[in-house]
Amino acid sequence: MSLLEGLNEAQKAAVMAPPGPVLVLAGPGSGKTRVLTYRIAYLIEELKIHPWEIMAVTFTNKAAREMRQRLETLLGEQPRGLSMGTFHATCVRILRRETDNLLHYGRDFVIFDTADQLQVVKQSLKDLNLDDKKFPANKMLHNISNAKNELITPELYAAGNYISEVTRRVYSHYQELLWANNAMDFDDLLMNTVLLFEERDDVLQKYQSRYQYILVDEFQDTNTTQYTLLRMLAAKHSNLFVVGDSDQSIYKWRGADFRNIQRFREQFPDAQQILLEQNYRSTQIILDVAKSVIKRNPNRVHKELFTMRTGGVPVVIREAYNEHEEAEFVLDKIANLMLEGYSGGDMAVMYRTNAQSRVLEENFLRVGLPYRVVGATEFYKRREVKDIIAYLRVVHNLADSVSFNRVFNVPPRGIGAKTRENFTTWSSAMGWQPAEAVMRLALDPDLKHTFSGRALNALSHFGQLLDVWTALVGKVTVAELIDVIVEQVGYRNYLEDGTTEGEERWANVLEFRGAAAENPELTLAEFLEQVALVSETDNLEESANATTLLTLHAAKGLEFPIVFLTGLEDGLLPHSRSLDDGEELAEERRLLYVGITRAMDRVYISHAFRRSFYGDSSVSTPSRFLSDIPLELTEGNTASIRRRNSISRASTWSESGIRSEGWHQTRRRSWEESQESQSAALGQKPLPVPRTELDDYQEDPLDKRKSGPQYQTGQRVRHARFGEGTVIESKVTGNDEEVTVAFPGDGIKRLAASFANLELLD
DNA sequence: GGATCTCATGTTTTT
DNA sequence: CATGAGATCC
Repeated sequence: MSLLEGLNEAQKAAVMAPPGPVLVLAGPGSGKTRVLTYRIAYLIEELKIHPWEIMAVTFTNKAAREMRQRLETLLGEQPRGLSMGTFHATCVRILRRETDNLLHYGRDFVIFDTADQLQVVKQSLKDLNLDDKKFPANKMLHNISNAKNELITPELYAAGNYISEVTRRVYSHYQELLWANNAMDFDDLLMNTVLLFEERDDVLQKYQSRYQYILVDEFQDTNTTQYTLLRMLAAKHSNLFVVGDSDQSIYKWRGADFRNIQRFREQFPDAQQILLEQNYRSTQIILDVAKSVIKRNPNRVHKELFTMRTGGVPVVIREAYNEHEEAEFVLDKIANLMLEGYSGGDMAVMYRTNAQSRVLEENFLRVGLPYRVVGATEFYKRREVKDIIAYLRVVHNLADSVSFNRVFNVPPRGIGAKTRENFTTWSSAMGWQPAEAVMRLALDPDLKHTFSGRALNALSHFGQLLDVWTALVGKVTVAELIDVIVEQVGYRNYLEDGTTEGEERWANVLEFRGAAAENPELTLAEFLEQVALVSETDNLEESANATTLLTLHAAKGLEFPIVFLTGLEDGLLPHSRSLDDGEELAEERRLLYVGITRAMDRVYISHAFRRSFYGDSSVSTPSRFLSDIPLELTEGNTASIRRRNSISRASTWSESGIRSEGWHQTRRRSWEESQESQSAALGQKPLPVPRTELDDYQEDPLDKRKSGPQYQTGQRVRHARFGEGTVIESKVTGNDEEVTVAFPGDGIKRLAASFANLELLD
């Protein structure tokens, strides 16, 4: 059959697996998306399954869209009625269809994002008279979210101690507030679907019968709720086809549990298991490096990854003095790679935390190379965009008090804290939602209330506006509605304060309006749903010239010819918050594994000797993961050239203390090792990819002083801490120089030149 | 009621 | 350092 051409044996086995549960363990770059799409095509074409009897679930809209596109290419047309989308989108579709069967929700419930959720938690704390210092809202929210991911309702929430008892109460009230707002949070979309299925067997059966075949991508990232959902839906036909790789599970902190793979095996003991071990992406060296890192994780299911791309360029490991020099190194390499024929779009720079992108961006700007940052501050989360969304939400759903409160006095319309408080008391006494109350105030002159003067004016004006807007729904497009709102509240004037920031904010509003104008056929409800469930990351268009900057998390599922992995330091990768927890450490390791395996041709790893955190800079230790990479697979100076430069501008003994000695040792070791690795790599292996400029990084002028003491007796020097002093003695010791300096204020100090950061005063 | 300041906070974030 | 929320001042 032509459909199967070009697939390897394992892929074919997966695509053509007979009905029943199937578990595909797919290594990085092994063509799992391909298998999923071919499988769907196979079901439709060969087994004559109707598209609407198939449900495919992904984790991102992007993955869903990609799969759709590939499917269309395969089948020649878009299969009609196929359910393909993220877990959340799939659940929303079900919930919308079943609103009549939902206990606490009416039609047109809205979806609250994290910021909205936080407001609700705060409200909940306030209503319960709880101190938000003792019970921080974000921690509470985190606990609530975790519970929902575990399918734990407030009633089931274990209240073993005081704090969990409080959490249970906050959770319970939080949930009531959501009901009152006719809103669900992201987790609710999943959990409420499961709850609905649990409560209503007839509803469950309907979907069970309909979805005869269920396929799941990134199965290792499912949480308990998602897993339960899948099991319920698949209970009738048992045609559950899941694809995953526990080595790429990097969302444990979000409730994802790769042990669902094990659970799947136990609960479907007759499941067919297929391993996809051939990697079509990376060179052998890159794959070997990745394997050397991941194999240290305990309790893995071993996969024997292999590739036809034998050999390859050794992975370059480079130490920079600080994050600025690290960025220079990256930019330098990028420029060189471009001379070699790679384009900017072939490259990606990855990091553990978003904050690291800034220094990189600065250097891209300085050098003048194009780049794009994935994620960062999401468009839909920007204040000005959220404001407009809040207006739309209130218009759409008068019960949405969170959005109402957001825009109640934005832009300022003379409603202060006092009025706000009076109003809230009054409206709830009347039993009205705030939006409803403010409209009544505007429309009913006989209404009994206690407002007067300015406050009354402000309130009823807002009420009038809301009345006008709600009347427009359905009559004008969303973009036009936005125009009216923005115009009538004077939003532009409010934003434009003469600063560039104000300009940018206004530009964002226009961009948001543009997004609405793009799909004029969408109703307000549909538009809001799209905005809630689609992130801008999904719309990242490919750019041939711009280099991609992204977190390791955001990199999953992508591939690039060239990958830079930056900030390979203990405390960053692995992140400091994960150092004391074995499971979390294992996840950090997987994160690195994901990063390495994104690369097709070359990997550059960098770490800095000093790095600034929240303003002040401190000494870093190279990532512990680096020592797991076999030397013969690596290359780069890391030592001789950089060492002196790094050390000579570092801190004093007293400042870095014990740390510095440890660092010396690691450095010396890696220097010797890298010498070995260079000769090994150069001498023995013929490399298919031409190697150039592997070590072309510019030496710092300081590095030229390779022998003899830099400091002479009698020289005047300045030290950051001790001030000016006179050199008494200086001698070369090993790789370093020991300088004895007399400081008038602080006495005689013996300093390592490499750490002392001495400034010559001649 | 609104502007200004201070202070706490700060991993990752497919939805 | 950079941001945002809450407190304080005008």
